[in-house]
Amino acid sequence: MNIDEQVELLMQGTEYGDEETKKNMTAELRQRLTESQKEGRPLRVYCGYDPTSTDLHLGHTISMRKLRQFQDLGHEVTFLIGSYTALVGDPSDKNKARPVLTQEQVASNAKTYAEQAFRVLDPQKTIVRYNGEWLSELSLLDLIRLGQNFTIQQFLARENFDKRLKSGEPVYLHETFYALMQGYDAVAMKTDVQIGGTDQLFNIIVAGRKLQEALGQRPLVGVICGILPGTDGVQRMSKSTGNIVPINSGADDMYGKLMSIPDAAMEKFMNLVTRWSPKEIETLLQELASGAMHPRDAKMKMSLEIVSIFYGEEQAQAAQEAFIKTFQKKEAPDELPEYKLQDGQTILDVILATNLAPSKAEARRLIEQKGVKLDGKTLENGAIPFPQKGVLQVGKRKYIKII
RNA sequence: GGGCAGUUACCCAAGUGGCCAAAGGGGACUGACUGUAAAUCAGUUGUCAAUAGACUUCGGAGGUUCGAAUCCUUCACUGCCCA
Repeated sequence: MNIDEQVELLMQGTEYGDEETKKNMTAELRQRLTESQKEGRPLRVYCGYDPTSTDLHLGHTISMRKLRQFQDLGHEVTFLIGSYTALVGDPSDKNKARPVLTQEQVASNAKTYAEQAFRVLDPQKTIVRYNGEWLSELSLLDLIRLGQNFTIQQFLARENFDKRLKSGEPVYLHETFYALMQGYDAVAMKTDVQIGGTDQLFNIIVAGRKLQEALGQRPLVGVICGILPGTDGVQRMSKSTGNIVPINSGADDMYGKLMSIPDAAMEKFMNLVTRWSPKEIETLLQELASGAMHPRDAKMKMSLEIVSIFYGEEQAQAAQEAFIKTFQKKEAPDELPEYKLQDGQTILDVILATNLAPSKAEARRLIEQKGVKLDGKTLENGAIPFPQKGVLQVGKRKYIKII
């Protein structure tokens, strides 16, 4: 791959919110790649992850995909675990205080995090580090010195602080430290390239670069990945919004969730999570626009590709077939969770016991709304004893086999 | 530290003594239509109970009252202004 192609690939799916910044970063990246090639020195690339939760979803993997691209081009990739920053809580995407994690929680979260990350990254070529390594060494004086490089105004101008300020929500002093800590990570690792989402723009482009410069290093290149929308296609994918595509919930589930995203969001998913090149995506989008390809088929292709990344070709194929059977031919899936019927249970009892509804009132409502079927027959009354064994369907996508 | 305002269900937000399980919007869920898409239409959205109804909920605790989300006291939290 020549430098131009490399730049195109690495800048795929990036978003800077500002053309000028994008141009500058692109130019700097090209510069670095050229130098790296000439000197035979791989670039030091990193992305940080705060191990605040254990369930990774597709949104988390965007930056990992990007790391992988650098990895494949022979650069040195560090998977940085924000063991220390996790204690502060990034103000970038939250409006509620995060619980303080214990050392044990951080350690165990970090472990599952890394496991899931290695479905995308090459474990052989990945360096794993913890930022507690250097952040815990900083003294108060050090922190103050770091703070001398920034003005309050710079922070106030930052969109998410500004927004909270205007709407009367609290902005805590410690939240400003987060950017300093992250910036210091870049310094401590003598970073050439840092990867992050658009919510990290400030931390990376402002904090990281500035601190490196102040401490006599060459400022890093920020590769800012676009934000992946959730299954609703609009809002950012996040656990609290409830629109995530989890990585660990199985190939069938992932395939199904991907098929349910709105068409309009497909392009983002292609750009951000598939292994496809910019050219391949371009071609596909053109076929889509010209009507040569049905949007559903494009989405199936995309879902197959994404599931393959995490579960391999074979399982992805199986997931696709299961999907066709269940949803396009409307047959019950082959493999279902099973539930053993107990004596004297009513239909309502069974729905509740199998967690298909959170309460009896909810179960009753679903029945009234004709959302409950047994072997394809709509059930009308939930209070009667469960009629016979069979496949119970609640809503569009919840099935369970009653034995 | 002083003054003022606020805290309502998943979120935003109305409600200022009984007609309040609490308007409206968003979200979510169900059904119709579809491509498990979007858009649209109809409905549901505290818990328990077959129904009648009962119980729990308007930041926490206590009080006034036949009756409190609404009034009083106190505690906690947040914002604004002043220092």
